[in-house]
Amino acid sequence: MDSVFKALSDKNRRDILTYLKKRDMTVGEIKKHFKITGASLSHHLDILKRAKLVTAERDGQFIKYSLNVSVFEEIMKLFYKFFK
Amino acid sequence: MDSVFKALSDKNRRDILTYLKKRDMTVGEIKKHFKITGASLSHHLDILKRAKLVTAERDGQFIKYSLNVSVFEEIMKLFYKFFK
DNA sequence: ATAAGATTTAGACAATCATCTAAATATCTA
DNA sequence: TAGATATTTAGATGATTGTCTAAATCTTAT
Repeated sequence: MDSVFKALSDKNRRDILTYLKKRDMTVGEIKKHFKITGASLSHHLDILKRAKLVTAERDGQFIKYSLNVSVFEEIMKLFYKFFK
Repeated sequence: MDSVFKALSDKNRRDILTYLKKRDMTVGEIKKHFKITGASLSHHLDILKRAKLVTAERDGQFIKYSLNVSVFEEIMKLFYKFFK
């Protein structure tokens, strides 16, 4: 749970999640929306992946990132419990 | 919104909120549950206050901290919107 | 096989952060 | 008023973090 809150504490990472909410995207597609280097983006994606907020799957030359919906629902429940 | 996520990214601060969920508490009462110094605790309370997650009110010699319920509801909505 | 493109890994750096000790401020009690 | 208790502020320190450049890895196309 700590890794989730940590992951959400950065604006760039929250924005990445917002983009992925709309559709799956490759790193390159995500990158277009940010003005950080690929290395930095990769680092953020790694943190999101470790928090299980996203999943990654290689698609040929590209790597496609997706929201991990089931974990999102789990988190939503925990948030509700935490705040209610 | 950034200050809220930042505030929630620390375990000690989340624990403080959990205690305050049960009842209002003075700094000293909160302090009993943690093994950090009063100065550190004060710093965490300041971060929670700035994120508007708690309010503080002096009660004589003591200062009583409370959950800021209305802001919590606001945040809950934003979370829902964010995750849905 | 070689080159080009996509992404990650390694290593470095400055900024932020959680924590501490010591000192300051505020309130209560004798 | 003086001393005791509660809390915050100031300043320092080591750890963590977000970012970068350079190099490595993996895949596709020529």
